[in-house]
Amino acid sequence: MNNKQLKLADLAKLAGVSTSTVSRALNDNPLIKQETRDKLKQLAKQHNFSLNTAASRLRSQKTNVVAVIINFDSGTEQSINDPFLLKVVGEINLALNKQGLELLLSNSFMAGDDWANYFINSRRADGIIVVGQGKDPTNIEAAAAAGVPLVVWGDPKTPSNYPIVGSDNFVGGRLATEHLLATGAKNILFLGDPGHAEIGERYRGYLAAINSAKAIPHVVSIDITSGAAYQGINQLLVAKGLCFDGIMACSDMVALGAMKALKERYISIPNDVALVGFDDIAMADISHPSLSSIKQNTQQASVILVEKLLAQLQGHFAESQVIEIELVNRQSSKR
Amino acid sequence: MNNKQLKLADLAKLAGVSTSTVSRALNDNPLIKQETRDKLKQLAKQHNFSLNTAASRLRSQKTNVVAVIINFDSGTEQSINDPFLLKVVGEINLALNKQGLELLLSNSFMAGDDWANYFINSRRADGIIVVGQGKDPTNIEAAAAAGVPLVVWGDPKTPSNYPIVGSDNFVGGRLATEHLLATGAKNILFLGDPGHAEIGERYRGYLAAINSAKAIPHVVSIDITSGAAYQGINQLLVAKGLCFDGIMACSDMVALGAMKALKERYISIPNDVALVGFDDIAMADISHPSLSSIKQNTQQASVILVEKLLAQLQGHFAESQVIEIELVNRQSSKR
DNA sequence: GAACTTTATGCAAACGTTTGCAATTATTTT
DNA sequence: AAAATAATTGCAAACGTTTGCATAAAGTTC
Repeated sequence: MNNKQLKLADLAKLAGVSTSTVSRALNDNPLIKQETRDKLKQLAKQHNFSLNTAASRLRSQKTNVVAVIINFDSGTEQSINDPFLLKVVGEINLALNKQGLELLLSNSFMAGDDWANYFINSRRADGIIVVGQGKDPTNIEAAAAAGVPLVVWGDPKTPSNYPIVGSDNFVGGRLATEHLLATGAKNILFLGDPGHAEIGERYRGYLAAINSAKAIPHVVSIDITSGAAYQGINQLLVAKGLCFDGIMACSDMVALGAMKALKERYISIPNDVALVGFDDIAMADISHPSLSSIKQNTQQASVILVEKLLAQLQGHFAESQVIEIELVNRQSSKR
Repeated sequence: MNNKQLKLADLAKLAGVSTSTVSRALNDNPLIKQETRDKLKQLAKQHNFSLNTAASRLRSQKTNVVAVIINFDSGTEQSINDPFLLKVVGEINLALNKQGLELLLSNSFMAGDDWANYFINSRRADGIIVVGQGKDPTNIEAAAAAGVPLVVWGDPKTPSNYPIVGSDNFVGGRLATEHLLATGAKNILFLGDPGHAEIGERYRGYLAAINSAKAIPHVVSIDITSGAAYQGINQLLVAKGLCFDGIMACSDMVALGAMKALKERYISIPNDVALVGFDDIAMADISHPSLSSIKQNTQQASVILVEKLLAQLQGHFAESQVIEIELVNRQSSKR
């Protein structure tokens, strides 16, 4: 360990210039001669110097930090373990890093209800990315109303005064259902809770497809977990027997839970029941039969989320944006 | 939005006391009379006050932030999408929050090689939690040598001058293998790369069990991904046919990849091949057949990781610690 | 070569907390 | 009742940057 932590003033003394010059040089300020800049940067590297971000943030009123809030509904069992949400967080992390921003990971437990206060007024972060709309938009709306730079991963069609980036859930739901219909399924279950914004859109897409095929809709409303799906399908089978021949699941985890329940009863997938999920997580490809799914382009979405946040940080306005979505056709719906 | 962001001085003026008193009151300093403390806290809440963390950190030389580094090997495809690692991160987040600490999520891309410098000297964080040892401990050792408060999730038996918390991988490997032997398997494959610290221990546990049963070890060394496992097993089957009747996989994702390859060829699990994974991720329970697995108690581990980091922050020494591990017996190895 | 513009650097004042020490007031001891 | 002690609070100096403004040096124009 170094005897003493170097500060800007020390570096300045070493170089025989003022602290202002060093500060500007390290920030690549064009006021400083290129030659001087290079020299000072090299000196900094050589002496293993690193800026005190606390001081820098205090003075410049900027943190270069973005808070990412994983927004669970309190009523649900969907948790920090949800692979899809975590995948999104991972990709947001990458997208932020590429812009030189850092990621403060948070959740409702830590942040409380007043996000503007907790993150922005306290200078913990410059902006917020919310992953998941949840059922209750109160916190998000309050933060947006307080003028916080904010973007949300969710359903972009939800009317809002803040930008929402997300997949075209309606089209996704319709695509999946049309695909199931095309395989010959007549009685297609929607498996998921339409009360949730994104899932609601998927449900409406499902309804649209069902209606135009003059089929009969049927919803099994469950929590967004594989366990709930497993139980839900099991109970349905016990109560009414095999009364369906297709399932449109609101997520892959839910689909996989349903798949397990079916397989345990030796109901063939896709022959007896065709199945389509949503999200296209890694497991969709690895499950057996592999799971057809609506693929969300989370990587592209993450980049756009960060762009829109950046735009707001620079005082511009940003609109919601729909990300293209596509059906990945695998074994679970092939017949 | 408020007209102006309140600061400590404003609050002090409002209350008719000095800033020192307000500062101490909000930090629950016993120097301040309880009555005054309560009054000031209420006033702060009422006015929606929140401390400027930048200023606070600058002055107090403490951030209350912990950097979490997901430590991938550059050579591997194991990614931010790995559900197990993300689960660990999620639980570390919870454990940190319970101690009032925040989580700065990072990766090698952002942090570079000199972690001490990037995180600690720059006052971005007070300490570091590294998730995953990786194959190359250079960065970790350098940081530890620089005196950085640091804990690692990994293989606790690895000799180190920093605390490593993790499961008893040797016992886990042995348990899994003994279990497979007990089901009657004779030719048990180890599926995974023993060059990786934790997996190496699992491999040695496997070897111990194999040797004491006088069976013959056989390793299929692959990258830690389900895709690699799928390909690896496929290739082996093509090249040599079904030359094994048990697989000890180094992770659940790997096991699930192998499972898919087997199922595609109508090789019965567990009858033809018994299978045990490692990690006990959510999918283990949902796959069909459900996957026997060695369960790592990530929640307990996360709490301990945070405790040990806290201890170091308070200047104490912390040792590596082994977390109990247990076999979860499911269908994939039942016969 | 004087007057002006351009380029490069330095001075010093913030940014908003925390904290050692001093000062004041209340309580106890002699 | 004076002296000593304990309980509260305030003063003012940090913490290490960034940045508006002033200044100095160099280059340009007439």
